[in-house]
Amino acid sequence: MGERIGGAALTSLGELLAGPVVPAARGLLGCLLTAGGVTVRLTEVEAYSGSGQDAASHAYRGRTERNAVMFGPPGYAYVYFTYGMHWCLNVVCGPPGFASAVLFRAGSIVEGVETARARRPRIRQERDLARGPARLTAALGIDRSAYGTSLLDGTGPVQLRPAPSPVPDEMVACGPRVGVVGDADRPWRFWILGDPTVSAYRRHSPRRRRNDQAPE
DNA sequence: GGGCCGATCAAG
DNA sequence: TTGATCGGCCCA
Repeated sequence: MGERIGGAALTSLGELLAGPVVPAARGLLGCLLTAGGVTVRLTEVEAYSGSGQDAASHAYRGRTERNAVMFGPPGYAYVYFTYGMHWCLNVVCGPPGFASAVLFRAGSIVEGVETARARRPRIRQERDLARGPARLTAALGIDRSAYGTSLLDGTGPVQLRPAPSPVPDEMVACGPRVGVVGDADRPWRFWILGDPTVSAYRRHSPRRRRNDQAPE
C-alpha cells in the first residue's frame, strides 16, 4: 500500500501533488526523476507555498510571466534561471491558482551515471553529480525548454515517478530552507537522513556591496 | 530605461 | 570567502 500522508492514503503521484505543498514535498522524497537519459532518486526538496503566503516564494508578489506556470494546475514544471548561469526545477503543487511548488534540491543517480558524468566532467565524486538544485538540473540536462511541461503524463522531457519503496518517517529530516530571506525559519526543507547527496545547508547571509564603508 | 539582487556553484 | 554572470523585477 502507499504510505500515508496527512492521514489519507495516496493513490497516485497526481493526488499527492494536488494536495497541500508541505506533505507533497515530504512525499516526493524517494521518487524518481528522469530526463536526458539520467534518473535520480530525490533525496532533498523544499516546499514553497502559494501567492501572498510565503515571502520566499517566487509567486509571493503575484503572477508574472516567469512564474505563470505556478498559477496553473499541479504536476507541471516550473524552471527558472538564477545567478546568471544556473537552472532550477520545481513541480507545481496544490489547486490551480494557488501557486505553490516544490523545488528539487538533490538526488542520487540511479541510472545514467556515465551520461551525467559526461555533462559534468569536472565533478569527480559521483555523489556530487546531482547534489544541489543547479547540479541536479545540469546532470539531467534540464533547462528552460522544460518550462511548463508535464512531469506526469509522459509528454514532456522530464518524468516523475513514484518511489519504488516509500521513505519511512524515521529516515526523514526537515529544517529551514537554503538561501531564503523571507519566512526563513519555516522548516520546509526535507531530506533523507544520512544521505551523502544532500546538499550542505547554508542560511542566507547578506553580501557586502562593493563600496560599502566599514561601520563606525 | 536603469539598477539591483538572487531558491547557486566551484575555485582559492 | 569570493567572483562569475545575466534574467527578472521594481522603480523612476
